[in-house]
Order: sequence, then C-alpha cells, then structure tokens
Amino acid sequence: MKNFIKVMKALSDTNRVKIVKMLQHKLMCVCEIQEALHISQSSVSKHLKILEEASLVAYKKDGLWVNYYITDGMESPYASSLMGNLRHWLENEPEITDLIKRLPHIRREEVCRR
Amino acid sequence: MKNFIKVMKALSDTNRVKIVKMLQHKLMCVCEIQEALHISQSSVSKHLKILEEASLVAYKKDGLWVNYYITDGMESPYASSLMGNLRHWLENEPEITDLIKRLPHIRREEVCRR
DNA sequence: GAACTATATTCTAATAACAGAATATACAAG
DNA sequence: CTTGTATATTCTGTTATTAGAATATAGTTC
Repeated sequence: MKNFIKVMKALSDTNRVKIVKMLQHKLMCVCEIQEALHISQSSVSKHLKILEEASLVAYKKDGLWVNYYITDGMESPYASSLMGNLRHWLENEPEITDLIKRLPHIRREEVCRR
Repeated sequence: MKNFIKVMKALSDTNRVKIVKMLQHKLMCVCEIQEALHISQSSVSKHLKILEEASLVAYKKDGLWVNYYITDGMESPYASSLMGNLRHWLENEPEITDLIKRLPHIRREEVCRR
C-alpha cells in the first residue's frame, strides 16, 4: 500500500509528469530540465528525488553532471504499469507536445553555467 | 493532463484507495464506509466526492440512503485503466484484506442511526 | 589547495489536503 | 408541517506539499 501511494503521489504533480514525459525522449541533466520547465534548480532536484524514491527514474553521475533517465519501473509493479501507460498517455496534450518540441533545442552546454 | 492529475490525486490517499477496494466487493452507503474506516462522516463524504469527480465512483440515491459503487471509469482512460488494475492490485495487503474480511458484518441497519 | 560549477539540501513562506465538529440539506414518516 | 435521519457542506485547526532563495556538497580544473 505504501509503495502504491508513493507512486501515485509521485505522479500527482504536473511538473513531475512533465519530467517523466521528457525523460521518455532523452536522458537529461538537472539544468536541462530546469530550462525546459522554467522552475528553480532546487525544485527540479526535489521533484527528481520524489520520482526516484518511487522508482520511476534513476540517475548516473558523469563528472559534475547527473543524468536522469526513466526506469522500466521493475522495482514496483505499480511503477511498472504506470510507466508503461505513460508511454502513450498524454502524448497529445499541448502542454506536453510543446515541451517535447522544444527539447532538441535545449543543450546543456548552452543552458547551464549561470 | 488535468484529468490525469485528478485521477492520480484521487488515488493518492489511503482512505480513498480503501474505499475503492471495498466498493469492488459491494455497493455501500456513507455510514457503512464510515463504520468500516473509523473516520468521521464528513470525511467519508468528502473523500467520496473526490473519487466521484475523478469518475472512479458513482452513486444512486435510494430514499435517504446514498449508495456508492465503483464505475468502470469509462469517463476517463486513466480512471478506466487504474480501476482495472485495482481489481487485483493490493489484494494481499493486510490493510485491505482485514478490511474486506469485516465487510460482511457491517450492515447499515445496525450501523447507522446515531 | 583554490576557484569554479552542477546538483543536493536546508530554510522560509505560501498553498493545498485532511480531519472532525458544527451546520445545512434532502428525503421520509407521522 | 413537524420530527427524525442519512448525507453534504461549511468552518477551523493541523499537517503535507510546493516553491524559490540561500547554503552545502561533490567533483573538476588549474
């Protein structure tokens, strides 16, 4: 039950859902996500932690960069099922499509360093 | 997106998930749910409203009684999918099984009127 | 080691969610 | 139309969630 609630809560926030949808398209570092969503770095970091604790995303460190990517959710049947559905869910939401369209133009080399 | 968040939020609360799981077994009135969960009548009523607005449950009035039941979630693809999964999800959680076990002994004629 | 930078964490304030008590509403029965 | 009862709504206090600013941490480079 606890894990189920954790997964549901993780996906109960617009920004976190957007992060998941973006990560479906590419692996991203924190500042790229920050640029895409126009929210503060600390907020991004905290959202990612919540997603990670629900085993929806994971990360790999690469020097200073921390690259986040979606998991298959194998850790949790709830995560697994929802991540599966989220591959097609919300695909036609303007909120999401606009975001995805802008993704290719967000490059960490240009975006970070501030 | 809005509807998706609404469904996720509706299922992000332990008591609401319990209500859904109970309603899978039988149609219930507010005071039966109240008795099963040991929470106040107003809380039950508010939880039911949130579930209803996510199109996870519906009700039929029968005189003074208001009988709630689960929907197939046809109103929303998210609701539909999650309600499908929730037919087997959490089935073995003690928190749920204990609740379901007590269900047959909760009868509105004995429980209400206070 | 000093300076720099990407990310995490802490701090603080604002808003949302939840609970129960009190009250309002809707229907039933006399 | 008055009384009673099941449920809905409002009111109030408490806790959880979210956000950004400030600070701490970890790793890189010189």
